[in-house]
Amino acid sequence: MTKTKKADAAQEATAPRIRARNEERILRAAVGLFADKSFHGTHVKEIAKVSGLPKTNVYYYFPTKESIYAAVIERLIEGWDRAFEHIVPEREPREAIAAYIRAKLDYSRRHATESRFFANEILRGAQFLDRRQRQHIREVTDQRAHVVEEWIRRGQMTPVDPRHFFIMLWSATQFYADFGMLAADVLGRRRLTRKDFDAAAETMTGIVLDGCCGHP
Amino acid sequence: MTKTKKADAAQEATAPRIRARNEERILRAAVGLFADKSFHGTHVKEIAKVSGLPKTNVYYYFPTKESIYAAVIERLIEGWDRAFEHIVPEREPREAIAAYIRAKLDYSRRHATESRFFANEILRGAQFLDRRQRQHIREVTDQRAHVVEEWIRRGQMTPVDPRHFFIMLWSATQFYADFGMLAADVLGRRRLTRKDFDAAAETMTGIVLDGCCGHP
DNA sequence: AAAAAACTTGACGACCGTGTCATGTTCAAG
DNA sequence: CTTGAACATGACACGGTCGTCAAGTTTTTT
Repeated sequence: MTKTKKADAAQEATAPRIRARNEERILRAAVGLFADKSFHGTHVKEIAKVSGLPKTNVYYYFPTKESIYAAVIERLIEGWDRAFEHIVPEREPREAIAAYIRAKLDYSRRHATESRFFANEILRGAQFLDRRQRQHIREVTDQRAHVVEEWIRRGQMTPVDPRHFFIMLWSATQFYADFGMLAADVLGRRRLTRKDFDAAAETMTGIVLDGCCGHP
Repeated sequence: MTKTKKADAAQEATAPRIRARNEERILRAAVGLFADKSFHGTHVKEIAKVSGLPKTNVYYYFPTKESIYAAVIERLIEGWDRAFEHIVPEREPREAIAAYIRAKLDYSRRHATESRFFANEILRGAQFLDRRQRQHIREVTDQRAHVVEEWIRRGQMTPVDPRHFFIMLWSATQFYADFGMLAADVLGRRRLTRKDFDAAAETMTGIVLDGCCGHP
């Protein structure tokens, strides 16, 4: 929480390749372990073992376990808004929303570990997210909410609260990554397959766009 | 993981009130701590402090930290299917589904801590859920899936995969408990209010029943 | 009222995880 | 080739946590 100076000089100087490579290894190992066992359940010794480096070497690059955790978060924030790029006023809402769902589910399937890590962090009350990062999330959401409002104004969409609407899409798409084990159980599979993700996308898109009960 | 014998005799004998009261205290304290800091982040010392008992006394009732965790889970499973009771073939799907959403959101609001604990456990791959508990969840879901299939057969509902449909409802309703902090951030609140939950229910019900984009 | 069972408690030991240190090795540059 | 910086590593100190123990106190039973 406090110490963050040490190899800073090296970090800012002409970034050496070895450092880049090793930091990458450490972070990659860490995200998986943190996702599986959370912060306290993960030991630096394990991070070292998984990344193939001796423990002391891990401490050479990162002053503390917390700093590793923080570094992982920093990377994840970047991925957060990628899928959001589909939500632009020029596109037809039906098509844009369908694309968004597909993109988000795809992300869940391919980056399940990162997704679980992130969920974990939010679940804990986002203790490691700093003010800047939280504000970033809020701003990006605001921006896309305006797009939905624009669609509604034009009569292309039924009036809905855009923020709750997004929450619904997030939660459903994340579920398959975060609670994949439960989803698999319920679907009677050992593990979720690509087909399951396709079925999920189809069901979700259908319901979100047209509802499930026809019209009275 | 292995030790589970000790005060068993007492447990099975004419259950004393003191035991009941103290176990209750311990479990209540534990669920909050586990939800906040997960298994490894929670120390028995804290459980003791929060429950107002000395640590040794906690060990008098529970042989190990893991056994406390397991006991908390056992209680939660019971609450899992409560809201599901709305999903019965006799009711109109529109009305039953709306009631289900309301019940589940209500549960999220009032038992946010338990919900977060449970989410946490699933996130970790449900390491502490035993075979029987997992099967129970699956069976209950199966049962309610049949109801949806019946509705579809009767033409009261658009054809959808019932399991993915339920997953969508679970995820959206749970989100407000599990990721409440993020939801509050996005909505620009400090904490989620009752009004936010009402708005969430309205948005969700509207979308799930009738979609968001009219009909082509 | 006496005995037994249930409960409560402070002190303690063994273990383990974080983070440090002093020393050795590889790399980049003059 | 030499020199200094970046990198790698084994051993260790320190602190804290799980779980135990033996000795007390209260409640229940006979």
